[in-house]
Amino acid sequence: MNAARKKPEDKRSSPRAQPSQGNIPLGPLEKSIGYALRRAQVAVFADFMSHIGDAGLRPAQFSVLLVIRETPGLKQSVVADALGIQRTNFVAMVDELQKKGWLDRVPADRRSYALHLTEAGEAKIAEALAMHTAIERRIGRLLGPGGRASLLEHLRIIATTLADAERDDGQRA
Amino acid sequence: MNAARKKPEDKRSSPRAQPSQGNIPLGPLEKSIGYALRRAQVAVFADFMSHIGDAGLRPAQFSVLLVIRETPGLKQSVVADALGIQRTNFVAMVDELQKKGWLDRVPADRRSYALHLTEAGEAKIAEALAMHTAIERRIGRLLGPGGRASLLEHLRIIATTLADAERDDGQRA
DNA sequence: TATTGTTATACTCTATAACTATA
DNA sequence: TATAGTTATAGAGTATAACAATA
Repeated sequence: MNAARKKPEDKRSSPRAQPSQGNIPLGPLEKSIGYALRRAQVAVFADFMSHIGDAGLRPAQFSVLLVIRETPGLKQSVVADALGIQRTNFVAMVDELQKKGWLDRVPADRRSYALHLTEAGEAKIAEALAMHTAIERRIGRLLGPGGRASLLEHLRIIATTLADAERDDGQRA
Repeated sequence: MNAARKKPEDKRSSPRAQPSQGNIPLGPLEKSIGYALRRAQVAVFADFMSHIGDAGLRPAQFSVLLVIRETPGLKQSVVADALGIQRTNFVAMVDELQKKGWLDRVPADRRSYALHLTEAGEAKIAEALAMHTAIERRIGRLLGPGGRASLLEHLRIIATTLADAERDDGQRA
């Protein structure tokens, strides 16, 4: 996912890219929700990176700062759990955000930390959120007024229903 | 993405998981198309892995076999490009599928290969496709008749429009 | 005893640079 | 000169196991 990196190669000297390769049929993939979800998600994240990534802020980090901004003082494990990140992988993320000066670990008791944004973190997330809002509005224009709400609802249904099913499978096993 | 792996820990001895942690508000993330896309995509891939992953077939590999089944004899780089995979990363994928006996490299000229499914590959993809179809139908039931088609169209618009914008950015740079 | 944070580790996915052989 | 496949490498993301300190 690094659409922000330079693209030094931009030859495309010939008008058509490939010989005899108009559009390769993807078969059942073309009607697959899973595949369409992946392609759309990749595109949106690349778009995010090209607009916000220059600030050194990746999507996952953006989500962390937003949650802490919404509720300052949350414990590491609570933030990680809310975002579906394992606490073991969350350690390095907080380390990095702290090293960048956007976030502080404030001791809550002697084994846990309360997470708070620094002033720099508040400024950074405000700036990133403004660009994120612009991106979302652009998507809204693409899909039409009801389209965006409809899409959000469909995605919510899929995420919650399938995630619950996974959890049930785990319990049954 | 490894939902198929065992889940040995299933304690949940206490009725509620966390103290004072009902539902953490995610703020603007709750209305974010990008975040909703990610959560839905993760859920669908986990669902895929829990049903098809036991066969040792991951989503990306599934997509490769499907494309080759649809059009046997395609070159490596054409398949990779059609799926948005860089040809440099595609080499190991083909190696692995070939090692599993699902796919063959047939020399086309002296620098390129035509990809074909083996008999075992045909059987494997037929089996996986049946399960994939069942998964897709389940999503169809979740979203209602028009919902699934609407979702597919929205995802297609997002993927194509944003991907094109990225390409234009690259050209302008 | 259960929770919290942590380290170590490994595997997948993705990205770039550079190379060989061939068209 | 451009294309096809390849290798090497690096950075993210995500998964599990095991541990110390604390509640």
